[in-house]
Amino acid sequence: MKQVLSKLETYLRDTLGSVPGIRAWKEEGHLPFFLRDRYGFFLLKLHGKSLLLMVDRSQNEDPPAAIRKQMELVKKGQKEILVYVREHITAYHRKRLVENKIPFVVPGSQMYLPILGVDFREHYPKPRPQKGALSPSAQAVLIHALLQSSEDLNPTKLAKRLGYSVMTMSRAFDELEAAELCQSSSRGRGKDRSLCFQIPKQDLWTQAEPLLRTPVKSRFPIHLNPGKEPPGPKGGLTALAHFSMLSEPDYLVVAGSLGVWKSLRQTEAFSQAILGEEGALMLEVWTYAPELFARDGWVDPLSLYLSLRDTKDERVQITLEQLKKAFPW
DNA sequence: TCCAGATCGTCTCGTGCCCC
DNA sequence: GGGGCACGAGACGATCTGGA
Repeated sequence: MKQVLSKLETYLRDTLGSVPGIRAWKEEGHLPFFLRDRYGFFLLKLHGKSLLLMVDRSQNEDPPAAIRKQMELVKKGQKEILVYVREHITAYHRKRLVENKIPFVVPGSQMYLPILGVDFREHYPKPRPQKGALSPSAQAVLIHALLQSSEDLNPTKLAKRLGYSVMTMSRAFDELEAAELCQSSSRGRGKDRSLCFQIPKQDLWTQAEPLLRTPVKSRFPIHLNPGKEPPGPKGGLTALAHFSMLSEPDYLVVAGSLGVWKSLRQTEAFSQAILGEEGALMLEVWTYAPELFARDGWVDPLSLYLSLRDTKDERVQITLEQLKKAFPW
């Protein structure tokens, strides 16, 4: 909190000239506990007006509609102008705060105080992603490194190889670095960035596994029209049976990317089915293209494991443990 | 050595899709 | 309808490259 206030003072001094001291607001006792817990309250005189600063302590950014409601609760009976203060605000939330005419300050970069006629919208740095579940593109980069190549990779090469834009690869690198799964090096800012996985693949997998998600976005039982080939490699229980001694399911499971699913819908190349009907297959729509890592018409074992990891069936869980032991490292 | 164009990564915003 | 997520487009800045 001290750090934010000091940054705020410096920012106001640099942008508006003189700034008297910021002092604690002593009347917060009547506020609900959740507001006192979440915010620090401070008074500030600026251009002859009294401002009441609500300094957001939370790691999580509330939607602007929620902030407006919280400000309404604080505002009851106060004559000061309420100003929302937060160290980082995403572009999306900033836009909506302005649309909602909510005065706010992001110390060091942003200020919107319409009542004082102040509207500084400057460049502001995007906070580095927090350590959390990886996005599909970051997961695809990691799986590429685990299965195909972990040599130094740069965003442009990987974008071509995996079918993403360079910018998406740049973001994926940020995520993998934030998750401490790799290091990226660059000569100077942003130039010639390359990603390097320095730990053995088995350790990398162990470290990454909690951050990985199922690639399956949704599943649809379908009948393909006559003459149509399955639109992707075999996955799900069909692939698990192929990689193990598990008996095959009654239906074929096929994995395809979102693009494949869209093109199937556009060309009306299928009809809805009920599992168990003759010729019905289960189409899994994946968040990344399964064919990127597929071999001989089967999805890769890592993605397969992730796609079935949450299955309750005990036989499947036992087989997945066996599959894990056969991973290629 | 200088400089202009090329290359590459980042920043910010917009869009489409989905969920609640 | 509001909000979140994933990703692309365009603009921009830093650095590289090669010719004068």
